[in-house]
Amino acid sequence: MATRRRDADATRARLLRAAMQEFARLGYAGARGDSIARRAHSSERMLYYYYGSKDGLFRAVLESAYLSLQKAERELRIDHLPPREALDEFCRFVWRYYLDHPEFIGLLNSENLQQARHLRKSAQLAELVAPVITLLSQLLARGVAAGDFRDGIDPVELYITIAALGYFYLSNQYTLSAVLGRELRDPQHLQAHWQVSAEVVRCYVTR
Amino acid sequence: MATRRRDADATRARLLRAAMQEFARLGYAGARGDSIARRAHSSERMLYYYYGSKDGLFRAVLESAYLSLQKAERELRIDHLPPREALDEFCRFVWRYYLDHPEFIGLLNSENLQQARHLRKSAQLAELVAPVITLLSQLLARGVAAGDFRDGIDPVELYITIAALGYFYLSNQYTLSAVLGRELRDPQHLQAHWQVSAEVVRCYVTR
Amino acid sequence: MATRRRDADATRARLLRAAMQEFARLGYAGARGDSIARRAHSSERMLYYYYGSKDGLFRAVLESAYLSLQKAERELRIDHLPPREALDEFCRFVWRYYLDHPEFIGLLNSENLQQARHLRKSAQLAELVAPVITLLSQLLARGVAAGDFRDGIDPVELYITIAALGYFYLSNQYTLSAVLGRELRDPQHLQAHWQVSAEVVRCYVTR
Amino acid sequence: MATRRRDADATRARLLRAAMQEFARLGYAGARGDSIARRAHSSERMLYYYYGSKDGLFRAVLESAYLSLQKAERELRIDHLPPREALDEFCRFVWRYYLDHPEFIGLLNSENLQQARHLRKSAQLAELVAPVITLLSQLLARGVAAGDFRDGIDPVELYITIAALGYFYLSNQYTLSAVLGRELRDPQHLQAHWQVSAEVVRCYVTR
DNA sequence: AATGAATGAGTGTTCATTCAT
DNA sequence: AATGAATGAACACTCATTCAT
Repeated sequence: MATRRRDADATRARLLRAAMQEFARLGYAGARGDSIARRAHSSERMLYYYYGSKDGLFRAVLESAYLSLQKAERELRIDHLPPREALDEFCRFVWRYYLDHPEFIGLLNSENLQQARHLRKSAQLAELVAPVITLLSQLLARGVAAGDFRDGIDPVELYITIAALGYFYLSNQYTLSAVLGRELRDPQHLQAHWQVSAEVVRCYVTR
Repeated sequence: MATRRRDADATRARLLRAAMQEFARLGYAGARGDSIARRAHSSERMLYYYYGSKDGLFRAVLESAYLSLQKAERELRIDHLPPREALDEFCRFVWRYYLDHPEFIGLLNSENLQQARHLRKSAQLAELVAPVITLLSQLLARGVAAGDFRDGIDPVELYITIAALGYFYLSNQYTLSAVLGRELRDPQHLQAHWQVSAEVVRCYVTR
Repeated sequence: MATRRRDADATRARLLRAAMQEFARLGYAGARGDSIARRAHSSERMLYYYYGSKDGLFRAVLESAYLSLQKAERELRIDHLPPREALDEFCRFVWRYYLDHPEFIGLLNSENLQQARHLRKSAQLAELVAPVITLLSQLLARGVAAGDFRDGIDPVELYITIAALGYFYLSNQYTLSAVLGRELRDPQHLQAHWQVSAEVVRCYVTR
Repeated sequence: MATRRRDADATRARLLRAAMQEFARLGYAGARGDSIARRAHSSERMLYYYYGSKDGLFRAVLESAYLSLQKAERELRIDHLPPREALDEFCRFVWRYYLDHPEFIGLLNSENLQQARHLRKSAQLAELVAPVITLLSQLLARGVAAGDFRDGIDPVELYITIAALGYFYLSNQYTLSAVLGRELRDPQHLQAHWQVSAEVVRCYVTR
């Protein structure tokens, strides 16, 4: 029983991981069931056995991706740092997360192409980012109190700004590289961009 | 004869426009030939007659989209304005362009999902954004000379920053709205974002 | 132990009943194992556990249906009635049986579409209707002896005639209603048909 | 063009004929697209090219079957015969039609299993049998006027009676043969049944 | 006695594309 | 210049059934 159980879970997990890679690389419409199954060393049949449909599989992948992000956000500790350093740390965290999770970006690209139709259906994913907004709120308040940050900054807009600077660079690196004639994925440019981003946010927030 | 020629051109144009809408909304993989043909009041056969393949059609659409952007960029006049105002005007231009051309964002999303495979094949699209980088370069130089802007800012990174703030907000509005619990497409939030973006850039560039 | 046994029997019975409904409504080919299992509040696995295969299940259903009919036929008492009344009563019995057992008609329709392949395999169903033919034989003899019925009527053909008039009306009511523009299932038409049928048989048999 | 056109029509026709055989033998649910295509020496793809869906194909088959029946009914000439002979001729016609068109019976069996869902959707098949009812109406009137037939017979019920006697015998011959222990398809029994049927109708109608 | 996990072979349908005029 | 006919390969998904405990 235990073995069976573990095998089942393992199969489920392999399918989910394979699906995440495939969806991230090819988008929802471009991904193929049999390719996912093969990649997971399972069968297309099992995919439907566990996830019911392509939509169901995509939703499961999306939920898993968001849950991972949320977990990482929860583990982020910045409240013990001085405001300026905390802000830097937060920016670094967001940037690194995108950098280390390229599938996340591919997934979101595809989901936004479809106007978030899966996300909106997922009960599990209601109020997910709230924690990170709260975190930024508190950070801003601390910074203002310390005289470091200027007043009146909207934490949601601040979050969008930070996310935009990292996400866009990575998500659009292919067309940008072609069109700007600069290989954005080269380490020195990655490094440079991260520094510029941090500086941009710093300039905006600090007085 | 001339009429026949005109009809042919009209059909080509209708197909291209229909394809742009379809590709932008559904991505390359999600778009369907017969749906494009129907939307263009033409036939799938004509599509292949004029554009050879789905890839060829997508490339044509992409080229057309970039050409439109380039045209708009060329028509942008900011060299007569004082540096600070010119920068604001540039930011406004980028933001408005994305806002007024949602298909452009859909197209780029899909193309980046595919790692720019069409763009890289298109001879026509080499050195496309160069003009806008030159423009920013000159603007930065003018601003530094006038004592308004700080020195050492990379025009490419500045362009990416400005583009990121507008593009990400619009491209990811669907997942962000779901996850932040804020309807990003509402006029007041669009307005607020544009102002924050301009302020972010201003803070970064001016000394 | 006894309880367990009873549960098992109950599950078997629920599966059989669900299968009968499903097969009758959708035919053999159209019926789905999982739908039957769900309808029986059991699992597809149990279905195979108890009945071995879809064919086995259909055969069981068919046997059950014929056994029910046979039982009803055995309980039919007409030998104490005068011949004419007995004939009427027999017609009434056949008509009512079809009317009260629509699944029986659906089942037979499907089985005949398949040229009775299940029925021919079922050992249990050999010489099943014999009793009813015997019954008619005796009735005819009595009627002839009494001077009520004409001589030389084949009991098998008489049975087919009586069955045809009821079965066809009900089994083909859907296409007939569409094509004749008369709702055959309406009570007044059902009633009228039963009277016509009885009259048709009476005219044929009596001298 | 003409050749192409003729080929297209030929392909359509081959598919339709193959489908009719397959649907009649296996029912709607049991019929397989690829089997139909193979039987028509065409491809499954062409089937969808011409008929859109399995439902569309079935509907086309059904329409074709009813149209054939209607054509045959229109060609039936009985108004020049004396009433009794005309009635006999009509019975003979119905019986022969069923006998010569076993696919018609298979098709109707399947369609009735599905409660005529295709028939009800078909605009083309509204008021189809009307002519035959009119024919019977006139015949009954003639017979009554001639003093041959009794009064008050409903032509619709008469039609159902005649149809039932032929249809049921052929449609249910498989289960009946198994259960009655008589091979109904044997020529002598077919012949006998036809005579009994005609006699049954005659007895009912004539005074 | 009972059942969750697994599966090979289809199932209806659609895909992008080419043939032949 | 333009188009109806045709197609092979794939598509998401389901079928009846068996394995292994």
